[in-house]
Amino acid sequence: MSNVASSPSPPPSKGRPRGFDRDEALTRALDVFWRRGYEPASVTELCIAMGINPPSLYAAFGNKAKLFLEAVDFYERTYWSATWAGLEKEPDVYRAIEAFFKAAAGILLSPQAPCGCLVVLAAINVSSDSTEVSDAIKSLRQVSKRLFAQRLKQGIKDGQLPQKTDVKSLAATLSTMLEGMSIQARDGLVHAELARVASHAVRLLPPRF
Amino acid sequence: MSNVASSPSPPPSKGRPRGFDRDEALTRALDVFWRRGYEPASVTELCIAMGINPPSLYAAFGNKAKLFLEAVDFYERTYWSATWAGLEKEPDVYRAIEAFFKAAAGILLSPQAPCGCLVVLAAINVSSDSTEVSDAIKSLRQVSKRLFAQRLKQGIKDGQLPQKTDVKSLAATLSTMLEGMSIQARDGLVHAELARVASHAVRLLPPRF
DNA sequence: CTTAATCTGTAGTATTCACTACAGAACAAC
DNA sequence: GTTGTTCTGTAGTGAATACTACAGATTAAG
Repeated sequence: MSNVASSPSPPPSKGRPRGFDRDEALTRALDVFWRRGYEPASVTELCIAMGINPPSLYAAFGNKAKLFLEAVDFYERTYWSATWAGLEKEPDVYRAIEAFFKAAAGILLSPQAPCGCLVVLAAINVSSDSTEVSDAIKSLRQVSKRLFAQRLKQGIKDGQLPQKTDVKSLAATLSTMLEGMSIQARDGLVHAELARVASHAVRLLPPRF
Repeated sequence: MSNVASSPSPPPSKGRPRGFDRDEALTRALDVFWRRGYEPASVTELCIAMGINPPSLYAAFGNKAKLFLEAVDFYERTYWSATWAGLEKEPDVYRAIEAFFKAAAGILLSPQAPCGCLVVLAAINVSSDSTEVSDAIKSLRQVSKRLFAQRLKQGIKDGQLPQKTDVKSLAATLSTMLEGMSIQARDGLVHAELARVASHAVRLLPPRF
């Protein structure tokens, strides 16, 4: 589900042109999914937020699941990709992790929707006929773990972390912190509090040596 | 919602006696809620698991929400209360935290339902007419934070942690780890992996001094 | 213009949801 | 036995769900 056109796309269409901005509608949908979660966000509510009627939604996005997955893709690109890129750019692994978690606290309490991470929370507890969606989102969560692991390996290569560092479990631990922060965000922590929590994450790394 | 009779209760009833064991039915319901979450667990599915019909469920437990809250109460008493008590019993704060998280890994991957914590996950993403339930569960999550804070304060009093320890944010951080572990559990980590993650939690404490 | 193609609004579809009306069954008290 | 009370199974309630049939509207192409 990475085949996202992400139009400025002037589609050289033949029939009646679409009466709404597809991207703007997508961001409206994202807002609803973000605050409510995948299943509690009803198509009716989505349509109202998007300013369209069901047939337009289905014509443009296929169905609710595809709309959601596209919203998730949009979300990741808009909110997270720069932050993940920063993790690789900063040469010192300790500062990289520190900065990443600080930025994460900001995203999770983004004024747009201060409700934690869409990927972590929105597809938890879905009914059995939405397993496709929850599986897709689960695999996105695995990506974070891989990215952490990759950065830690680089830290070892750079001589900043001990050779014997257990990369796999440490990466899983950092993911655990990141995902836990989503629940804290949803439970109403204010930014200063969540930022202080985030500042503890770097202590999970082996002490500087 | 702590008014739980927790019967061996021989009710000195007048009319037709109940045809099923209330506590056993409750544990069956717990299983369903634990695996599926509050809203995806349909009353139909609950009834099948409990071996009863809807009128019996409603007569015995009131409604779905009350059944869930009672199941949560039962869950906490059965799976967590001893572990939280252990946190206070162990005199060394480092060992206490270490043992707590190790035990937590076991509970979150309990063979009964290796799906993370009911309190953390089951009432995430509920529709707007179940806010009562999700608010009740949210307040249960706050209890963990308070218990961690209490234990850390004791550690300061015992001279094991620095006076200047930021108890509030450190307790929030430990909660964050604990809650994140639920998502890891649901994402399929095996026990050895989750236990290794858990073993990192103690590093969040200030280094021994 | 006509024709073909696409989109839009109205008004539905069938299905599932939590929950319950009702009548009969099973008990205690009398 | 009768009466009163509580539970149980059948069979349903109205409401909400995701999704769509269809006809009219709006465009490009010929």
